[in-house]
Amino acid sequence: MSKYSEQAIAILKQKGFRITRPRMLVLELLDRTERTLSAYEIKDILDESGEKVDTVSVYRILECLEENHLIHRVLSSGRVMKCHLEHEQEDQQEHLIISCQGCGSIEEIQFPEVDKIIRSIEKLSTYKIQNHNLEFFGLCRQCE
Amino acid sequence: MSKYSEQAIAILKQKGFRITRPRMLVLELLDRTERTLSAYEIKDILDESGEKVDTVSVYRILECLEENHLIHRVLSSGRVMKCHLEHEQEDQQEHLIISCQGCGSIEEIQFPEVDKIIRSIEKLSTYKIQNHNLEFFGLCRQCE
DNA sequence: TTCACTGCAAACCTTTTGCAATTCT
DNA sequence: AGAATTGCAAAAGGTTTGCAGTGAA
Repeated sequence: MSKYSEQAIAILKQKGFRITRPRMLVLELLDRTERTLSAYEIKDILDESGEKVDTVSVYRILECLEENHLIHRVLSSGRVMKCHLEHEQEDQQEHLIISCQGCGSIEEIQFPEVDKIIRSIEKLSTYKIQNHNLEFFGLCRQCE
Repeated sequence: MSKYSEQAIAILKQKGFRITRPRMLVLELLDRTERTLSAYEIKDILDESGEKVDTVSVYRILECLEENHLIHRVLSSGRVMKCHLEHEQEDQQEHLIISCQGCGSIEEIQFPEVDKIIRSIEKLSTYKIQNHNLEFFGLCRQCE
């Protein structure tokens, strides 16, 4: 099983995206980081490592990665983390992410019941549900 | 059954908060608005109605209302809407909110299964879940 | 009268836009 | 070469902080 960044690069390349230096730098950073990062954090970490990437580019790169399901984004904080591509690509198994409030790490779990839950909520509602954002926060083993 | 703003004022007063003009203005605006509002929108609407309230005060008032469970906040957008106090206060029945992507209105529904769902997620996870943010987006009857 | 609350000024952080320069392919 | 992508400048948007002044109780 190859590394996240390699898989992501392969996927982007196959979809016709260009493999640029900033994109590789961001992907490699995401690869070696086991917690969520904000756009600014990504910029700062890359800057400190001597590889300047503009903030705007970070935003645009994250947008691209998100559209291609290569990162998770916690909507309420805007922070992102790499997806586990094994789960993601063998497609579209519903899964949830749980963020650790201590260290910011994320755990992905398969949770196929989401569809069923949405449907039972819809029965109680007069609204037609089109979209959802389910966020869970807690503590990982280390931080507990 | 009395109006939202009156109930909210009674609750705040009883808890020792002062009933100031800006707080009343915000509560009355929330009362007559059936959709989510951002802090800025609240400020602008009040300004246009000739009742200037500073943006900072709006933020602080919303913070106070949120802490006292008088408003819902959609975390991913920061927008708020009055709570249905009948549900809220006969306390703490789990409920969910569904936002209309057309008009911004919100529907609150009672959904006691949330606890059960959290527990079943926790079983699949190595994390201890402490908190959650469940957001649903769709279309209301009018916008459908 | 007193303390909670507001308004103002200022700063900060996040995100977006337009355009020229760069660089993948 | 040509198109996609980046960097830069600038602005827009959202939120927070400190402090002096005001007003509810």
